[in-house]
Amino acid sequence: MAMEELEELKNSWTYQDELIKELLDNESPLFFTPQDSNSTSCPSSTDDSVVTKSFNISAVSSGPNMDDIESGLSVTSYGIQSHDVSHARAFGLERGLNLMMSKQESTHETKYTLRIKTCGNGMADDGYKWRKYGQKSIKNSPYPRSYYKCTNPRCGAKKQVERSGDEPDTFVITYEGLHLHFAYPFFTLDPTQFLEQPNKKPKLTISKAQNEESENASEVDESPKCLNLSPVIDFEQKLGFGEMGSQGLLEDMVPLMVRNPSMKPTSSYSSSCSYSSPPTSPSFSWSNN
DNA sequence: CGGCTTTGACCGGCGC
DNA sequence: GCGCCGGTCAAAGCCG
Repeated sequence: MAMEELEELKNSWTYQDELIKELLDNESPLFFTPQDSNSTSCPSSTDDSVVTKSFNISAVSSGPNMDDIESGLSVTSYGIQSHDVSHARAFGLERGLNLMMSKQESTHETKYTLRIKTCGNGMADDGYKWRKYGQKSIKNSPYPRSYYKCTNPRCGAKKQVERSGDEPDTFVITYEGLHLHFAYPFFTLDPTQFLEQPNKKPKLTISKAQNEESENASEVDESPKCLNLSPVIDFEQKLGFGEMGSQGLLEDMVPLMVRNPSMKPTSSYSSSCSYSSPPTSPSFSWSNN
């Protein structure tokens, strides 16, 4: 992809970019910063000298933030390697567009390769719940590669996790596909296009997905004080998604606690956050031999 | 018992 | 055509 196209993309999607910023910037009123959380940093980050930068709560709950990516990770797009955050963001937007409009350009794939040094006991997480579906030993590498899919039925995101051969304490995580449910609110497409979005998994029927949505909704109803949906609803209404209901939008990818700093992560993290990962995150569950 | 991981089989792409 | 390799599938086993 030519850089001019990137610039054009960045310029033409300023509104979506603003929304991305809302999600990624610590200043966003919708998200609280690690300082606000006061108890959620990586427990071993202070005694582990090799930590490049451990994921803070925003990374744990909504994916790595741009600071993390900028400081310790690289973004690769088929040969294009860049530490330019705005480019990474633009790639993300582009990826979302590619997913949403895959009928137009199905062959242009973009992958994101993150190199992350282990965080003490290996605990790290990108905030999504993944299901491992395979593991293969890789030629010329002493370490196997694990394959994960996002468990969200509306999301076809995948990732591969493997140890770096020359840096055993470094994990190489290759994300393939932006979390589609993450991208929903950012694109003002005709709502009928969502009915045709190609990435839904065939194993789950629509009714099942709707069941899950209603389960999520009941979760919200049962614990109203852990959630403040008004900004999200406002987003949807502004973007014209009001008639779509609340299905699968921002609340899918932002764990409930993120949107309410008053929550106590230790007491409600595992029980109320449908997209928090268990303590034994599959991403980094390998033993250290 | 349901959800998840493990792991060998299977399949397709690619190079020789 | 054949073999290698990476990605996916699915049955079996594990675990809470």
